[in-house]
Amino acid sequence: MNSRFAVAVHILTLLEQGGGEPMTSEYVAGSVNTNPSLVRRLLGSMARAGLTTSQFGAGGGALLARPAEQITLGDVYRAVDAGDLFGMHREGPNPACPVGRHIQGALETRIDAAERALQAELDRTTIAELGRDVASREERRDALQEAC
Amino acid sequence: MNSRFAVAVHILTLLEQGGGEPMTSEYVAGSVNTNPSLVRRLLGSMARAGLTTSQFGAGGGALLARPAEQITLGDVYRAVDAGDLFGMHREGPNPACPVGRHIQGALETRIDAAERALQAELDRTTIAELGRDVASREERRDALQEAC
DNA sequence: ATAGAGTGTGACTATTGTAGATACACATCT
DNA sequence: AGATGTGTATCTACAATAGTCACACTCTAT
Repeated sequence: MNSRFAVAVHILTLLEQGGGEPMTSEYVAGSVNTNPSLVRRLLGSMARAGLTTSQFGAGGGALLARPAEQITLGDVYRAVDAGDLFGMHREGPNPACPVGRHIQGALETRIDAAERALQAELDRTTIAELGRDVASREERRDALQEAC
Repeated sequence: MNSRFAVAVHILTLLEQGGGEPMTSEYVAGSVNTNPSLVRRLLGSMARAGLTTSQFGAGGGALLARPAEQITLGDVYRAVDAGDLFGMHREGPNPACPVGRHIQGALETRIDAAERALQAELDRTTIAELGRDVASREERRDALQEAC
């Protein structure tokens, strides 16, 4: 169970909600509840994938590299998690057995298809939508608190 | 990267290819190239999910609990791996931040949808198909070897 | 120009998840 | 009764992940 995807999405949503201002890794780490170094590492992966950019120096920080409408959860998955879905035999199967010889090749096709299906579903949601979702949950919460 | 899914599918394919004879965990472990204890653990999960049964005692071993045509890769996934797709924040996000408060709820919906898409794709392949695939790869290999 | 702020990255540690190994009570067949 | 094999618990080894610290480097602001 790795949390890179969840944290990466959290970071992007935060950047989106923050307007266009550069956001420091320390500030982001405060919201995610982790340490700035991990945030910077994830931002590094996402920058390489073209999702974010960073400004060096004083007043610097991270920014979305393109509009939140054009960043999907699939993009995030591909940036930080791709290919880790299923592991194969740690030691490799026994090549003396017909099943052992071919099972991995046969499985790979199906796993690839499954991974594509997963990504296609993730591509249906953008960071912008997620931001709206988070914001509307906050509104509902506010309304509820006022009412009580 | 855990290999439970790959190993579990390997086991079932082996059972399918083996005809209807009970197969010992030691024999299976030989093909998978692991130890009998791990095989028995996975068989335990699959038995609880209704995919396999085991016969105790001498001459005993594991069997498919229903025809290989009626066991999908999705069934296997649900039996041994379900829910492990994405981890959430290890320490939980900061509840003092609006994004931190709601990101997990918002994400959960999408992750569930992605997991359903993954399972739906996996459900498109049965152990019987995979067995045929493995067998035909073996035939091609034999033909190639004869030709050379 | 230079001090301060902040990134990117490497190295190390702690924690957790996974697999390998062993042991043993129990069920079943012969 | 004895042999065979399952199911499960426990322990160890190993691998992956996250947390922590450190530091060179870049940029901004003054």
